[in-house]
Amino acid sequence: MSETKRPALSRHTLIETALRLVDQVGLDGLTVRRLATELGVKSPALYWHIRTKQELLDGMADAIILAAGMGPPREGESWQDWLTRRAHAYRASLLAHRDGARLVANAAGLSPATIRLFDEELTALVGCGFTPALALRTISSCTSYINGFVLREQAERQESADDPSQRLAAVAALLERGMDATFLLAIREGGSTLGDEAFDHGLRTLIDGTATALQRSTPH
Amino acid sequence: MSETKRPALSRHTLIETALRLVDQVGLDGLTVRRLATELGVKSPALYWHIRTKQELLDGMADAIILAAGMGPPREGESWQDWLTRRAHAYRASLLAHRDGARLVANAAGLSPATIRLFDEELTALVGCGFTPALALRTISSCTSYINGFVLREQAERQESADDPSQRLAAVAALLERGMDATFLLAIREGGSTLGDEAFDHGLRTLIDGTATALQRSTPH
DNA sequence: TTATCTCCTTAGCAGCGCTAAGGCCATCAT
DNA sequence: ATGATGGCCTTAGCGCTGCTAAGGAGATAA
Repeated sequence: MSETKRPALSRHTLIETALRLVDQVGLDGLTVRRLATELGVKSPALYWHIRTKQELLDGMADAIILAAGMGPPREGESWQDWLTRRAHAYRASLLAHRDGARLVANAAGLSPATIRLFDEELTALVGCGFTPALALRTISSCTSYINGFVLREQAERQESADDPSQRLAAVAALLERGMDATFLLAIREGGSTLGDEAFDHGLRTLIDGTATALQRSTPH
Repeated sequence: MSETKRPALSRHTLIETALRLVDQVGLDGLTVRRLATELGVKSPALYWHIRTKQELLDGMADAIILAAGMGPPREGESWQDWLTRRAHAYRASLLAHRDGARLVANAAGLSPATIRLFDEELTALVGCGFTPALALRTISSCTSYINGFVLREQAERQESADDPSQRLAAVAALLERGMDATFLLAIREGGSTLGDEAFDHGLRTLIDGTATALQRSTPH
């Protein structure tokens, strides 16, 4: 009697709650039972709204991608600026949730809405002088890079949360062997392999290379 | 009596057998019990040689990376040729085992041997005129790209093994909506997002961009 | 012969994704 | 008003997982 009646669950509620939960417990700690408890319900209840746990994970991945708010370039925006902005938005969206990159990388398929957005982006690139094939490969390469980058970024983050001294220990082992350890030198020089600056460097490299490819495909 | 006595297990045997097993059953099908059966032993026996399953997975990932046979460039090899050869070897090594990219992406840390190789590569790049920081970021960007690429490649492969018509269905949905579907156009034009050609395109883009960055850092 | 160390076994715990069967409750046709 | 229907949840439990505790067989060393 004292309990106010819980509003009915929905696929959308499951996904949103799961995304909130994964920030607390991580992807490995996200179980169907745990999510059910969070929703004030027993675990089999969830299977009325989703068929399998994988379907839930796919939904979470799609929500992350959609939350990036990507899409075709703005008025008067060069393709370089647009690709950069798009990449930043996508990475931010992956970083917005713990294990976000793993979630997206392991997802099976994307929703029609996401695919449609993707197609609009290709069309926009073609409008900038890209051939359709070059547009596809450009977006595809950027996606591969971003996924790979954030994947390592988040893996390292969790790793150092477990044992903060581990990374330095590996470098120290190098030093003890008497090697010159260019690696250490590079880090001293300000070149971490993680974080915004490293990401931007790789992204800029990719875009510079794309400019070269674009010139090759349309000589004049 | 008729059973010849099995030679004792070892960490190395476990890893090698696990790599053979994962090709048959996939990463999700690789369980400690299954591996134990494959080795003619009961499952707790494995825990004499490894502490956790994760340690086994890390060992498998390290074996995959080491099998690529990377290392500093050959005599008279340009850094472009070397980076290309290195990337191909790495990708081939990931593709050599089912779920190889997932295995490497989820691995916690690398062995000292792998880190040492990595440092040698950095030193070689510095010998080519790179600053230590640029060398680190170049290798790092390439690694992110390759990991991300092969990850999608192998995910898609497994997905289409489950349901061969799924990919085309998504594209067909686009067409039914009456969109121009640049995506379809791009694929017709020969631009798949998977396979050797797509990989080489992205790699070349990355290397072209690196050449630009190298010029910027050493103007003359 | 006795003690020790290595490598494996048997037994079992807590937790996982998921299913079968049934109950409660609102809606709707009679 | 009553009986039927269907949506949404519960209880019970299956077969599996990674992993641990405790002990036993066999080689080696004292």
